[in-house]
Amino acid sequence: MPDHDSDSFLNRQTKRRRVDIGVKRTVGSTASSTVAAVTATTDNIARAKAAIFSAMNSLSSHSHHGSDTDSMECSVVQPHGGPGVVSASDNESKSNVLRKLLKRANSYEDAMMPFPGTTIISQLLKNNMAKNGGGGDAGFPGSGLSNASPDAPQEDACSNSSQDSTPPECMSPFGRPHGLATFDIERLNDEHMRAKRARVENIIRGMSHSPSVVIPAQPPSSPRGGEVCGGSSRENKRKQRLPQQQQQSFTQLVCQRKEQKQEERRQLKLQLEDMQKQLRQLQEKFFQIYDSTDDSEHNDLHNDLHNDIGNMSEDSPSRSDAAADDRGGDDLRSDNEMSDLDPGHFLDRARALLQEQALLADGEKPRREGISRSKAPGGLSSSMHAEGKQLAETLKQELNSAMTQVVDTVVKVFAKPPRPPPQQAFHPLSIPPERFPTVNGDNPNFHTTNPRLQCFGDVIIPNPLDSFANMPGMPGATNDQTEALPLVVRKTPSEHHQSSAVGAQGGHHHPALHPSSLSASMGFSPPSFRHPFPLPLMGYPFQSPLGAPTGGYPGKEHSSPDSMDLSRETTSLRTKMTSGHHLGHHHRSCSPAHPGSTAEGLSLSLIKSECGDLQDMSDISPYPGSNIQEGLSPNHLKKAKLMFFYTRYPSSNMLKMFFSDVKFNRCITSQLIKWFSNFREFYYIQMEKFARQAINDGVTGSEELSVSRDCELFRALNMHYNKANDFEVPDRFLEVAEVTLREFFNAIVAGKDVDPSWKKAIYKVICKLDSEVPEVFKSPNCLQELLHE
DNA sequence: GTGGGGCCTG
DNA sequence: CAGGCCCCAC
Repeated sequence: MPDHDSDSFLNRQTKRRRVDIGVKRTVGSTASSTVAAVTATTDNIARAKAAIFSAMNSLSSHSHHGSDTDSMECSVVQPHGGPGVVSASDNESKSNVLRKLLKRANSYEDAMMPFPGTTIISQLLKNNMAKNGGGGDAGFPGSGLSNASPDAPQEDACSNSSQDSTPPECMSPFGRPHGLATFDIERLNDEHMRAKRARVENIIRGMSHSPSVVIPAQPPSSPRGGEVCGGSSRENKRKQRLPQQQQQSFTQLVCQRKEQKQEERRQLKLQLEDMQKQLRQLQEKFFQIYDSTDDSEHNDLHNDLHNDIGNMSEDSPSRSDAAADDRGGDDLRSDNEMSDLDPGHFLDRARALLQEQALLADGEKPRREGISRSKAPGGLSSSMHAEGKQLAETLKQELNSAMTQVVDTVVKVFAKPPRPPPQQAFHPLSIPPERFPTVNGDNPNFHTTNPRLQCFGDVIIPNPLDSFANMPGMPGATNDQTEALPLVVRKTPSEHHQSSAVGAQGGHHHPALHPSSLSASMGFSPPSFRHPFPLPLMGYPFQSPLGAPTGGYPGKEHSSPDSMDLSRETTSLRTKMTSGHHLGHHHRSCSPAHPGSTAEGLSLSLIKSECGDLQDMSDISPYPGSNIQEGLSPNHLKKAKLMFFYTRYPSSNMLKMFFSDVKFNRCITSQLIKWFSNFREFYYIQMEKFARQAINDGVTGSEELSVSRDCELFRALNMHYNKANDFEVPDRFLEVAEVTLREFFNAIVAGKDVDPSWKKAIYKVICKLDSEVPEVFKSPNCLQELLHE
């Protein structure tokens, strides 16, 4: 290793404090040079693309900046307060819902006073709407939702004003007696739209008489003007952009219909998700309430509920077994019946159900309490348990049907638009980490389910940040990719096939050079992108927590104690190699004719694996049936950390040997190397820190320094590389750590740290202290073997 | 030109 | 921990 401390080098270092050590350049040079020859070309292309796209993206950002910021303005969908607002906490509100539901069975009029002429579902919806607007999710409508539609502000303003003054206007789809009962949301939407259209046309007519009107009938300066917070300035910005206010008004009006539709959709989705949440809440409540009943009963109920939940996303939901078997062709089984259901019917039906089922339950398995009395004519005097259970059945059916229809309707609505509807973005961060268990393929669906798409289904939480697909040319898309990009899971099988084919025929041609192969190279099929919502909706995992940040759902997919950590790490693991590479996709998809394609490209490239197009194209059949996987898992990270106890500077060849269960490509190699680089960084930082601390503590000679398993330095290191402390750190590592600490100590004492590259000498010493990594680390199952010892 | 190392930043 | 950047050796 030549000491490259030339003057020029030092000069540069004064800028960046370069401390290149230049070690370890010999070990893997032969093998890696061949790899280098293969990958050199693509890498250059990628870099060029990245540069070009950066420029274009910035242009795009500028050109769209106005509209984007506009979309952020005036974003408050719901006003505070209002008659239907459930301002209590989530739990409280949900228990309130349950209470109301149960209460209504006894006294319909009483409980339904605030919401006359509505069904349970409508009340739920109304609560949800109020709650959503109430501010618990403050902020999300602002960016995430509004971004969905650049023109949303006016609609939002409309929502504000409408709900302030005439709540039924915006709520009408769910507030009208029959509307909600039938759940024919689509029809109601039309109705609703007609009403709004009439209003708009009136406005237009009025406008023609008063050209100076700025934003007719859209009082963004509604009582909630202040609430729009910051929106006013942005709004002004947009006004300045437009030459004529009248023109602007007209344009806005033209856009208004779109916005209205989008607003409807948003609200539908909001309601849907909250209904789902509350449905789960109901489940929980029922389980708790009837926990005291005998086990079989409990299990039956439990299963029924779960079955119903599971069936909810199906077109023809299966009713609960009890209802189906007991009453055969009971009218409750008819979906049409649901349309005619009104609160009164519901109550009657619930009572009838109570009677019937109480009798049946009595006949089947008489219980010790209350059952005898339930025999009494009328059966309404049955015990709370029996009554509640049967009410539960009824509720289940109600909810089931309602959910089915709502889902169908929403799916229909969202399948309609020819272009991507303003999707809500879904917060990837809200996904419980265990949702994407590991990258190992432990989850059989993991390789066939695009986690990004799964995000859509799992989390129905609008994300103001992760709105990559929301808005055309959304400038923030590039940096808003915050989490959980799949490095490992690069494509579904079909996608993989396509991509591979492209790679095979394209040779060195980057997929970006083939417009026709865009979607293939993106690993994404346009149709599914056009309908991002229906797909995940149908696959909505009702059984799993609805992105409830509060947790509380016991179901965990992992039993390993540190599975949470590992899973969490997994998500971050997948973020590798996005920036430089997906920029290429962005550039590729940045068609001038389709400004929105930039956003699409973003999302597409995010969905696709970042390294897929850069990896060896000859790799068409990825180790079928073998244990070799395409990505690094949290276990690999853990293993790498343990390996760090032996080697601080592993060569790429060594990494390939010790990670033989990973299919290596440039990305994997880079990532592994980066891991060790990060390990070293932490290691050296700790060393410097403790060396300085020792100096401050009055230590005069490095001989006084030692690293034992008790010392704080070791604990810090062990916590970092061996968090679970389930691995016995080799003594050799203690020695190396001690040497390192002394080196730092001596260097600092000697005042060498004034030299920007003062650490380089230390690195050169430490890099020679690597020891052999035990053979056991070559085993793919080394973690088990190591940790079981 | 590429791989790999370190530094800085988020 | 990853991305970006710079640097150097090969």
